[in-house]
Amino acid sequence: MKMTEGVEWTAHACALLAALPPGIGLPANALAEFHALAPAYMAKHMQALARGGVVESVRGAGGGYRLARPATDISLWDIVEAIEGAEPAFRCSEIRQQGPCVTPNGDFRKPCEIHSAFGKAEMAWRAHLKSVSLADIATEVTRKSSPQKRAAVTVWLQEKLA
Amino acid sequence: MKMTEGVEWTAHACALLAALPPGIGLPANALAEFHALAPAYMAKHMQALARGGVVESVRGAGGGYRLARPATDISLWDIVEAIEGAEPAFRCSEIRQQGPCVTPNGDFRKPCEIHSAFGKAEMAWRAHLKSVSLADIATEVTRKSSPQKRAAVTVWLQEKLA
DNA sequence: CTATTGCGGACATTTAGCATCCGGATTATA
DNA sequence: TATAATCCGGATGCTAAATGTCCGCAATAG
Repeated sequence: MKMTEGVEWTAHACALLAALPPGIGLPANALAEFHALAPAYMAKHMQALARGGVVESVRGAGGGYRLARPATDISLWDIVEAIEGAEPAFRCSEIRQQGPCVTPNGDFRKPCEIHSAFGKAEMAWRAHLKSVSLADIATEVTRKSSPQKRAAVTVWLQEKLA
Repeated sequence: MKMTEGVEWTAHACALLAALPPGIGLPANALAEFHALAPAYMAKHMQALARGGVVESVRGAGGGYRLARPATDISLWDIVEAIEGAEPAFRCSEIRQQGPCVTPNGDFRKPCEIHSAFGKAEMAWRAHLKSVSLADIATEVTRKSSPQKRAAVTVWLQEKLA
């Protein structure tokens, strides 16, 4: 049960985009640089976010990525879904239908209890992720950071957006 | 975000053990045979369950595995923890502490917002798994299975427990 | 003593994640 | 129109983890 690093990378990248004025974006290179991450790999992940409809891409010089919707309408689940897909972590392979005691006619119309318990647990997990928006994250991060930090970010952004 | 097959295998095995009279167990071979699973690999997983305190092992002829506690006191989470460990799926690598805008003095005493959001989601997931006991599973499985199925299981068990 | 069974380690195979690079397409700007 | 910046998708290689087997050792019932 491990989540890929891509989720962490893109979540932080999106939090940064959410702190920008609406409609403004940054190229993948800058997003990687901000957290000192491998640029080529970050670019791959951003492409996945774009395919998933979380961000919009703008090609060509001066282009980059920006949020596809207001930050209040993008949840952490949207990011997980774009990077890792919507497949449940628990994959039921219906082993109850195998073995020496299976009865020929269907006992399997009813769902597998174990499958459904894990399914419900995962729905609870997703529900919590859906309840947290990028706006929530960005607001808290800004609120908790020191004035020095905020100043450093502002300077860096001005250089990148110039 | 994938769970290992071992969790599915052992969850079904434990559900079978939970349906047995208290104190009665089965060898790993039988547990594998019941769901037509690879015996050697199932044995590995059962050893992990034993290390995790979910089942007790009895060595030697006539031995095998039995639940370490009443089925009402064993949750699906106990099984996940024994097989996959208690590490969170989301691993925060604190990338917020990297990059051109980090301020020298600690902005990091406060927890990472993204980390804590994923942490809470995962707690919700675990809480649901903790709320489902093997007794719950076993009861439902038995209740929903046909008389033919129940009869087949009884016959098979009598052979294995002889 | 022997057959059965669990235990742990070594090992091989397969799959998934991590990471890079390249050629092609798009677009702003000089 | 030429150039540089940028995204896109595919190909590729490396590493780590999951999957699966096997063996020798220890314990135990008969």
